[in-house]
Amino acid sequence: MFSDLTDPILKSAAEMPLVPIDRQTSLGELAYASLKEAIVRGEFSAGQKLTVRAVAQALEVSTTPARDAIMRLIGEGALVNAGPKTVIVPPLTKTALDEVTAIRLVLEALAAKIAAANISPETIDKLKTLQSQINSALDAGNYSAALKANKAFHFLIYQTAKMPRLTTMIESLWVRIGPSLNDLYPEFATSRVGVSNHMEAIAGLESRDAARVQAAIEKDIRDGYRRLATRVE
Amino acid sequence: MFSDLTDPILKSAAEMPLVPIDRQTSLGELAYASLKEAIVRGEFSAGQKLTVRAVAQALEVSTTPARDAIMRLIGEGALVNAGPKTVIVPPLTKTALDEVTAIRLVLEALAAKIAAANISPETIDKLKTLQSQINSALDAGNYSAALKANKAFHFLIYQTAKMPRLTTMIESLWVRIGPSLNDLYPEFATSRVGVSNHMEAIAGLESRDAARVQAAIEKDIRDGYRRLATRVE
DNA sequence: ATTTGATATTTGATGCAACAAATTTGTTGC
DNA sequence: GCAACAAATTTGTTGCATCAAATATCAAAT
Repeated sequence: MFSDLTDPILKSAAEMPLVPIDRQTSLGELAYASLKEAIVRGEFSAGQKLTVRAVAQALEVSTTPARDAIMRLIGEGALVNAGPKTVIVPPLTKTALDEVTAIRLVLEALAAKIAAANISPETIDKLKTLQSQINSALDAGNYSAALKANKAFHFLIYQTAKMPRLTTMIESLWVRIGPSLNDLYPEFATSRVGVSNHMEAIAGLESRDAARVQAAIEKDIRDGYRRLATRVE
Repeated sequence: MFSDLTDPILKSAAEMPLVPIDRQTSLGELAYASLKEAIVRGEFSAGQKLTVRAVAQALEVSTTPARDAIMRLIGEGALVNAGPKTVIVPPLTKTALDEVTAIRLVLEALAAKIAAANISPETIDKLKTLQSQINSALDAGNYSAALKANKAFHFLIYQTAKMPRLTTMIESLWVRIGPSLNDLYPEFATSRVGVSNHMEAIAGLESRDAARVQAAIEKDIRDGYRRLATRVE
């Protein structure tokens, strides 16, 4: 015991089984997260103007972090510049919905396909838990909880693909439709069209059938599209 | 003559034959464009640290526009945060290249497919002009000109799809591999592997054969991938 | 009453100073 | 030499004042 105290426990810090903590707790980061959340929740009506000073005042920070957050959201398409000095939350036009859906189809299909090869039993358990959460949220009429669990369900699959850049890109697409999803209640709650697609996706993952998972996700996207399309234009 | 002076020349401004000018000439915008250009040209070695003040000084602006530019480029993945106070231009690892290529394949294939349905004879002429520019640039050994014309060729096709959000996403992927492309000279110049793919794409567009265009673009991406893959790791 | 023009207000952009955190450099002790 | 500690410097963040441009308000004229 203690036979060789000069021998270091670890040869370098890189060998420590720890993941670096990300200190992304700047006010700009918080403002970004907070504003994005509000947009996805549909707190702003489409076309509503956002000013730097108004956002700064609402978040109780100075103009700089507020401006950071707005510019960042413009960069990923969650907000748009509609004039020289006016940024608005973009209304979801039919054209935009068509384009976003076409991109979602290829991107989320890719993620789903690769996820099927990387799936673990633990992740499948979590997916089943999330699906039951969706069901009970719908039963309880808690629509926003159902939306949240639905998003968690999809992104748990996508994250399984271990393609972080892909996941980020998909996220930016969801932000653009997020606001409009809130208008779908209660139609979405009663129809429960997503449930069977999710069950099919889980079944495909369990049998590691990439094509089956991909088809289930694609159908889920198309079903959602049809509902959204009736609400725009 | 002058029979009815009370009649207005134009009923509304909307009837005037003018297109609105876009005033996107803020310093932040210019700094962003300039910095992105420099990154794609490979001016910075992979892993090189970028500081707000250094960029500000180089561009002869204050910290604010420089910070705007850096944050924006971080947002689209052209720069990455590698530590609490260090942003670097990310080295292209094999993993990153694999992921970006997989995404490019589905996204650019989608754009190419839709472009085939929207193509006009004028655009095909422009594509042929660009291809001849690529050839003569390669003949002259002007590699950076060849790269620039190659990019123009691809994006002229993608823009034909009339999906602006898709084009932006593809652009952000090109920025990530751009720096490494410069290391490929002169191998790329001598092999001229891209030429046949481009001719095939043009032929497919002329006959409006979406599958053929898509296949040509996919092959072009895969060929480029093989060359890049030998240089990373 | 509607339009035109001037005035006032709002707003994004920009620069800069102050601060805190992180890094680098220097120094001391062994 | 080298490890440990401390001082100095670098650096991102934040707030704010200022400016010019855009928008809104209002009055006068037709």
